[in-house]
Amino acid sequence: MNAEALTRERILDTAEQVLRRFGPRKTTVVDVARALQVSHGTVYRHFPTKADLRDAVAARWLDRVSAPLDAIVAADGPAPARLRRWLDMLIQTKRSKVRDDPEMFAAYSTLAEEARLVVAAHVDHLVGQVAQILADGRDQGAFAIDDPQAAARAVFDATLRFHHPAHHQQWDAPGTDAALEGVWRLVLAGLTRKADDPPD
Amino acid sequence: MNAEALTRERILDTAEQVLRRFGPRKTTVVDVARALQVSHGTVYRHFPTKADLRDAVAARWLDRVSAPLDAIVAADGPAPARLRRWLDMLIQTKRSKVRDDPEMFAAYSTLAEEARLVVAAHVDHLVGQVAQILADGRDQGAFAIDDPQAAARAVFDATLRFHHPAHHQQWDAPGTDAALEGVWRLVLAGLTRKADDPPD
DNA sequence: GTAATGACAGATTTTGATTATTGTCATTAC
DNA sequence: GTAATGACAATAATCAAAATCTGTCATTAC
Repeated sequence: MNAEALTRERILDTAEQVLRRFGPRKTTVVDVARALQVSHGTVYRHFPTKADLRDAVAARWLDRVSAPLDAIVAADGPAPARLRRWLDMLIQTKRSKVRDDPEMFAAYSTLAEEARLVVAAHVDHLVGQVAQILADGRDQGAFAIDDPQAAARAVFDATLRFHHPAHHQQWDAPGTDAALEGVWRLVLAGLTRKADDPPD
Repeated sequence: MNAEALTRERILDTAEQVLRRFGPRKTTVVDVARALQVSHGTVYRHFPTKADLRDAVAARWLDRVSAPLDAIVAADGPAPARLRRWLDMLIQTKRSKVRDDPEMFAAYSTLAEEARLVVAAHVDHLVGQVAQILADGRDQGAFAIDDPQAAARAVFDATLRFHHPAHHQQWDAPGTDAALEGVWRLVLAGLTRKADDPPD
C-alpha cells in the first residue's frame, strides 16, 4: 500500500524524478509507475496518454521559469529598466540551467519540442508579461507604441537568440554579451519612437 | 577511364547529386566515389576527410543564398528600403526552399548544423552585407548608428526568427507575417534613432 | 460505487551478430 | 613523378529476433 494517496501532483513529482534519472527518451510510463509502486494502469487513470503526462511535466517546468518574472512585471519603477530586468532574468534563468545541468536542460528542451501547445501557451504568457511592462511604459511616457501586445511579441521575437533553447550553443560564445547589448539598444530605441514618426 | 579530369569541382557537383538522392545521413564517400566511377581512395586525395567534403558542399549551398543579396547591397536608393528588400529576399529565399523541397531543406540544415565554421563565415558575410547598407544609410542621414558592423549584427540577430532554419516550422504559422512587420518596425525605429538620444 | 490491477494486442525499442564505412598506405598505372 | 587503386584495421551502421512499452479493459479489492 502507498504511504500517501495517489494524486496528480504526486505522479508529476515522481515523473520528474524519474526523468532526471533516465532522461526524456528512456523514461517510460512503466518506470514512473514502478517508482510510485503502482501498476502502470493506475497512472493511466490519471493521465489519458503518455503525451499528456509529458505535457504536464513540461508545463510545470515552464511555469517555474515564468513565475519569478511576475515579480518584475508587478514591480514599480521606470518601465525601460524593468523590461531590461525582465529580459536579463529570463536569459539568466535559462543560461544557468544550461550551465548547472546541461543534460537536464537538454532533456527539458526535448520535452518542450514535443509539447508544442504547452510551449505556445508559455510563450503567450511571457509575451503577456512584456506587454504589461510596455503598457506601463506607454503610460509613463517612456514608450511610443500603438499596440502593447504586438510590440511585446516583437520584443520577444527580436531577443529570441538569447533565450530560445535552439540557440543555447551560442550563449557561451565570446561575442554573446555584446550581441545582447546591440539588440537591446536596437529594441529600446525602437520602443522609444514610432517608426512612422519623422526622425526630427 | 573518366570522361573528364577529376577536379574538386566535379567531385562537389557529384556529391551534391548523390546528396539529393540519398540524403545527408545516408550518403557515404563510397557512394560519391561510385557515382564518379573512381575508388573512394581517389576522393580522399582531393578532400582529407568526409567532414571537409561535407563543409565544401555546405559552403557552396550557402554561397548560393548570399550571392543574390549582393545585388541589393550594391544597388542605389534609400538604405531603409534596401535593407527591407535585403531582409525580404533572404527570408523569401529560405521560405521557398522549405516549400519547394522540404526534404532537401532538411538535408542542408543538417549539413549546416555540422559545418559550424562554414556557417559562421556565411553569417559574417551576411552581416557584412547589412553593415554596408547601414553605412550607406548613415551617410544618407537615414540611420543614426555608431558602429555599422555592430548594428548589422543586431539587425541580423533580431530577425533570426524569420531566417534561421531552427525556426522554419513557425514560418508557415498564421501570425508570422504580422510578427515580421512588428520586428521590422522595431528594428527600423531603432536604427533611426540612437537609444541614448532623447525622444524629442 | 471508486481505485487499482494485470493480462493482453499491437507498436516500439533494444540487442548483438553481421555488414558497411572511414581513413591509411603500400602498390600499381602511366 | 603524379594519379589512382584496393586491401586493411578500427569504427559505425544495419537488421532481424527478442524484449519492452503503450493503451485498453475485464476483473479484483475494498
